[in-house]
Amino acid sequence: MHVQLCRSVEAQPARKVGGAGEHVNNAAPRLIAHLDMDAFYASVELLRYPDLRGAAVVIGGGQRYQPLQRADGSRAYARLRDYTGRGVITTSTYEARALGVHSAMGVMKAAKLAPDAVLLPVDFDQYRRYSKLFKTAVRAIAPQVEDRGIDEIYADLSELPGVHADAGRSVGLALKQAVHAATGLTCSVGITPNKLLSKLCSEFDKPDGLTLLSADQIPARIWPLPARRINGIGPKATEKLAGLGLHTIGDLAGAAPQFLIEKFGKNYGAWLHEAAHGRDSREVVTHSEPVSISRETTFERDLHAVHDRATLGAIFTELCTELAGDLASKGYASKTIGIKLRFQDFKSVTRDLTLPAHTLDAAAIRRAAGLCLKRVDLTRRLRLLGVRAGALARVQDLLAAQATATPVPPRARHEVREPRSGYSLPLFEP
DNA sequence: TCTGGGGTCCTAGGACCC
DNA sequence: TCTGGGGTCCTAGGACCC
Repeated sequence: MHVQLCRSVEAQPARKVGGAGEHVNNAAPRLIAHLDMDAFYASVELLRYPDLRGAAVVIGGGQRYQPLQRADGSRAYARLRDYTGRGVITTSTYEARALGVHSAMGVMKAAKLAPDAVLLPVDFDQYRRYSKLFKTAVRAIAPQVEDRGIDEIYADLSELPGVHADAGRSVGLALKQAVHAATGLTCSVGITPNKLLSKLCSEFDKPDGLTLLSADQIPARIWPLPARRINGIGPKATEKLAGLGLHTIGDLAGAAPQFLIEKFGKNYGAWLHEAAHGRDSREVVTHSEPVSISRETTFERDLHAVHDRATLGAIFTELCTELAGDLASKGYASKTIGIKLRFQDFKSVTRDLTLPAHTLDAAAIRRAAGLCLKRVDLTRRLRLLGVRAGALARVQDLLAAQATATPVPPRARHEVREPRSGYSLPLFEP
């Protein structure tokens, strides 16, 4: 097995205080909040379908199965047993979870456990709206916010006035109140000296929880937990740890660092040791640029490159068109186009190709992706096709560089290696 | 009737440059 | 001609997360 996940294990950095790059080693520990919305998608749906409150409800399975509005004002909902297809569950209410139905489970499998549970289609536009609402509410109180997806964030509370007086409790309560006022939804919050511990603690008292924890409580409250609960220890690492007799975070904390490094590699092994002791010096990152943008789709039935050539080709082109649209709407151009294929047996392969210049043109993306596809053996049936744009640059920056004739040094090697059929590059010729 | 879609980060080997 | 180390880029795969 191969587990190599790097985590920063550097010494605690000096904390930035004030502006002008002034660094001060503060005696007071940081106070970091992790805020996690409770059953987010399901809770958003309950706001518009309040008659479902208290019922086992799952969200997932694509766009079919919209609720039917009857003339008398009542609604008819699809049940899990009505579903056919390859969808998975994205969220379920706590009532559905009690029946064993969880995120990432196939809807068909969930239907066996809870055939009468209500099935609602996903509505990402709506979830994004509520996501903005709760994040705006949090930023009004604690401006140093790191986005961690649609339903959770970290916030650095360290510099907020008075926050250290009660270890963050009053700020935590204020955050929860503000989120509820803005959205009508509850969230769970963990407040501790770092992101790792806060992420663990936000789970402690779900839903609608608030958990504070200081470093001296780690042995009593963190060490009894399964190692799997640490963000960054997934199924593979959990299995390998279990094989070594390490099950809880405490087991991991008791293992010699040298032993973990031997078994898991230098980076991941050292990180496991640090994490088990509740040490984490990662900063709250308030701004980041995307690394890649992609589109992928799983077919309703597995397709064959020859037999279903026309269907596959149309889907391929559509994915490229959608990807080009995403790049344009977000203002990025890509220099590395890649594809992803998943076969009948669920094994995946990727291929990618670096272009001589950035592009966001659908036809250029389609051509590059087509060249990637030629490098794959297509005898097995496919269940998924995806297209990815990496090596992103902001269109604005590229245009500015072009206008000022900033030398964008093209490395000679690329030119030597560029014999193949010409990509037309509508934009950003170097 | 297994297993979505959109991401990040890490590793590792080979090419190529200095 | 041989030896070689460091650094970066490109590509492929995989673990993990929301």
